[in-house]
Amino acid sequence: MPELPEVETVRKTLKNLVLHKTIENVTVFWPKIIKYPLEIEQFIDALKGETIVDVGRRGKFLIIYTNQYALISHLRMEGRYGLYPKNEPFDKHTHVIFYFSDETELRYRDVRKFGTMHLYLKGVEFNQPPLSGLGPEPFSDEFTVKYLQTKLKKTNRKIKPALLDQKLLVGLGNIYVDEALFRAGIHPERLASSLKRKEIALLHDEIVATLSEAVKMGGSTIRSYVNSQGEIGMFQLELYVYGRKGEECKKCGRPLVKTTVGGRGTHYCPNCQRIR
DNA sequence: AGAGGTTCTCGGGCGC
DNA sequence: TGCGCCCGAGAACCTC
Repeated sequence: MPELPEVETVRKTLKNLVLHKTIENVTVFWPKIIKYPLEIEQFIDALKGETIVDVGRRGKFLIIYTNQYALISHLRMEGRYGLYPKNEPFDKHTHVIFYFSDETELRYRDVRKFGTMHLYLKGVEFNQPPLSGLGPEPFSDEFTVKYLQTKLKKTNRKIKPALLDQKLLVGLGNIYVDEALFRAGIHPERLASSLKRKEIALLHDEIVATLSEAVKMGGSTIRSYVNSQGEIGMFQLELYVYGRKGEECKKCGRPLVKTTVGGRGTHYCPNCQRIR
């Protein structure tokens, strides 16, 4: 579900909801979500009495900071957070509840149960999985044309799976990778190492522009995404190719196609994005 | 019925 | 042969 623009929107809305709240207790209904510490009791005990001091993001990971800890949360396909009054019933897809000292609680819901949480003492979180080894943020100075060129040159993968690799660059998922490739006029099955300097420069700029525009629109809602305040995104209205199979290309008018690349559904315009 | 916005693990292939 | 890296396939789970 969420790629960088959606996670960034969740970060902002979640921060508004939970900043300065103190966790009194935690219930975990589906223990497999908690990846670290290995013992669920340690996870729960550590958070008792902690106050939320910030909500950050690294790639597609949310980071909920308390006095002492960093809670790393990945929403995967369908994870979502919401603040509820204590007396409101919760459904079978609610897997973790953080009870606050006021009359509210933060609930983590995840229909597919793919999401993950890691809890570390603050300061070491970036040196541990799952944050260790991640590539640069697309909006950082580190993500330059030169960097992208160097990385793409030395891989044998197709460009789409290469860009989806969070070790190369964080934030792109199936929607935005298709969008960025279309906007740069690059076929998703091109070998990454075959891209010319000029194409890489354009691709770099379109990755940044696409993600940036999507953040401004609160992300894309395709079927289930909502932010922590239950609001949908608006960037789906701006999409060029994702989910538009058979519809007219907004640039050339020819029908868009959908194939599978690297095991992922892939949308593109056969006219605007040529193999070579 | 199979695909869906994600990423981890596993095993094969290849090079040193 | 052994090791390590790279890459693709499959798995984790539920809904429509």
